[in-house]
Amino acid sequence: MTEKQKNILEIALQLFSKEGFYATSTSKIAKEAGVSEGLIFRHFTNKDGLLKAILKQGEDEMNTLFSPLFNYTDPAELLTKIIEIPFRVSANQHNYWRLIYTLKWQERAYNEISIAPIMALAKEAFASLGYADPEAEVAVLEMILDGAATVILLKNEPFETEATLCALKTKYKLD
Amino acid sequence: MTEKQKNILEIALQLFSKEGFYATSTSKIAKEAGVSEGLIFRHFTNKDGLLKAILKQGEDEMNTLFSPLFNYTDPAELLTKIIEIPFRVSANQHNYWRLIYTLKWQERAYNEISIAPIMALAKEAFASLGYADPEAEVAVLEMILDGAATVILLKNEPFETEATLCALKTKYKLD
Amino acid sequence: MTEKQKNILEIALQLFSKEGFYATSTSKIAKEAGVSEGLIFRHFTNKDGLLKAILKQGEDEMNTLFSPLFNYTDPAELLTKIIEIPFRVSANQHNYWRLIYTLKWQERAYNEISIAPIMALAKEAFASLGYADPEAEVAVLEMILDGAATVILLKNEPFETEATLCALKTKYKLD
Amino acid sequence: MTEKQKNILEIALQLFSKEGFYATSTSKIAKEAGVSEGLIFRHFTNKDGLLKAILKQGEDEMNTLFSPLFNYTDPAELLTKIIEIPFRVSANQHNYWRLIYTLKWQERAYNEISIAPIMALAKEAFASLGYADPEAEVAVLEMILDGAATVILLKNEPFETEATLCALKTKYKLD
DNA sequence: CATGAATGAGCGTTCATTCAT
DNA sequence: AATGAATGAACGCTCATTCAT
Repeated sequence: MTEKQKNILEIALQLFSKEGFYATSTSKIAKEAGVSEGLIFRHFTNKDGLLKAILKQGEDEMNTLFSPLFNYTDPAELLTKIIEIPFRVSANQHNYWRLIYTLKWQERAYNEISIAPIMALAKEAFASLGYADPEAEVAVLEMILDGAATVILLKNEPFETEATLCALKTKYKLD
Repeated sequence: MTEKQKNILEIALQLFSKEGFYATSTSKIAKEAGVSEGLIFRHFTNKDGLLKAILKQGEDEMNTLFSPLFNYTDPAELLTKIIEIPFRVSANQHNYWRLIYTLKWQERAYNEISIAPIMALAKEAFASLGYADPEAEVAVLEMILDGAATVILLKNEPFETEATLCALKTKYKLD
Repeated sequence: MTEKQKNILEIALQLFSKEGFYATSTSKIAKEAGVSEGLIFRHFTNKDGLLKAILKQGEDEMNTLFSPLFNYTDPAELLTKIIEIPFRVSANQHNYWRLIYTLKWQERAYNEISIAPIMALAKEAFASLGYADPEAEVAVLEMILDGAATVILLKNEPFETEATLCALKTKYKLD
Repeated sequence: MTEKQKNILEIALQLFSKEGFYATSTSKIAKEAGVSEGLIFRHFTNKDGLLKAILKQGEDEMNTLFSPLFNYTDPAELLTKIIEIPFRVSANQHNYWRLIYTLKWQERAYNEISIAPIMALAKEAFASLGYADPEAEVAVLEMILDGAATVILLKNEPFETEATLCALKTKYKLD
């Protein structure tokens, strides 16, 4: 991957996540990335190919980020780590997450990074902690993760991460 | 507002929320609404004006929907009602909500319906219920509302509304 | 059909026949026809639609031109008229014919104006005039028609129509 | 001329004649010829230069093919040979001929292989055979050659070469 | 109020061509 | 001699917008 290719990918992620896939023209990407428009198509075939390349890259990063979750044996610790996910996403992955959610809301078909295996883990954890309806708990947990992502990624003002996280953990008796 | 104007608004909301603002052409709106393309511009100036009119209409509906919340005196009852909001949104308002969230993620400038007054109520309620950090509780509540909206509006499979809501209320000792 | 539509059709026929379908850009057609490029697509859907409209128009003209051939009873007279076809095509139909041949050589799929029924007539005429192999005669006749069209439509210098036609008729003892 | 140069020329002729000059991209030629795109431009300057090289090559082949015609002394024999030209063109020269005719119809400027000297021979032959208007006979002959080329190069169905040729020769009393 | 012909800027994409290596 | 990354102009086409009627 040449320097210019990386540049295109980075700028495109930035723009797609900020202004949306449709609202971002390939000409704008090219201009901001300092390359000719043709180069985008030479490297990524078409605009959709560019999107796919971006998603692939982000997915890979996510997978390495999530893989440690499969090693926890203590259910409380596991749940803590899961709840912390959106709060601990590093700033330079925010663009990728924003893009994912933008696409989700635009109902564009894309391979959603599967959070399902992690939710399966969570369900077991809820069960072993004696929750009455682990299925419903998983639904609530997914909501909280989506909601946290929404608030964290869209909030303009700085955000009281730790206090919020603390209030959240209390609800699961994890503090 | 003439019949045709109402028709345009309804069809446009439908299309914007289903296919996205950018992906919906004014010509398609005109065709499906059974009016000439020019009429859209006579009534709403431009495509953005059409969007604004839709948002205004939806905001008004939301305000009438939310106004009863200001009458509750029992804090637990109030919180219950707030939490129930996204779960009780009627199906014919889903399009409006979907549109709002899509625009939100695209960081399009628009007058967001202000949920702030309701959150102010919630803060008082948390305080009077003896929560340690009402500010943080409000942040968590907003997350839950956003998360619930996300899951409810985007879920493809049918959704266990009551079980989820029940699990949620338990966390606030509201059942 | 508005004035502008006719104009587009006429200019496009001119350019397609002179420079070829591929080599003629829609922007050039628009410029020379004095209309906006968008108008071409509004009226004819796409570049292929424009071509089809042109071919349809020409085909209709050809059909009215050819229909009298079906009324001749004298075989010699019929053959004379058939041979004369390319020599008598009026100058303002030359563009259409040139286009047809250009497309033929580019192997673009299009509904070729069917000369088959006329060749069927010719075959009978050859038979009734006692030709040994009417099938082969029809093949030769088609060649001559194609060849005449080629020479007439592509020759730059003025062309001795009558003398050539006379020499041709002699070969069929039609003078 | 290196192996790669020859390869480029051969592939380009194939593609130009099959899909047309405009519809054939230099990148496709490069890919199918197994060379880099840059090499085409190093050797032939530009796409037109490539076309010119192809035409030059074909012209040379044609000249060596036609040169024996200048040795016939018997006018009837000469005419026979001329008429037979398009019928006897070997299949591996069809691509070149098809290309020539396609370009002709697109009125692209190129050095047409001059058939004039051969027609001059034919004129003398017609004169010495006592034809009334040798000039007109030459015109008819050119038509027949063009027509034969058209039919032979464009016909999809198999073609009754010998029967057609026989019917043709009869018209000139050459059988 | 309403139409629909017309516009023109911008889109995603292709492709002949250049040039550093 | 040969490569392949890179360019930029042009292409077919879409669409928000204007305007005469």
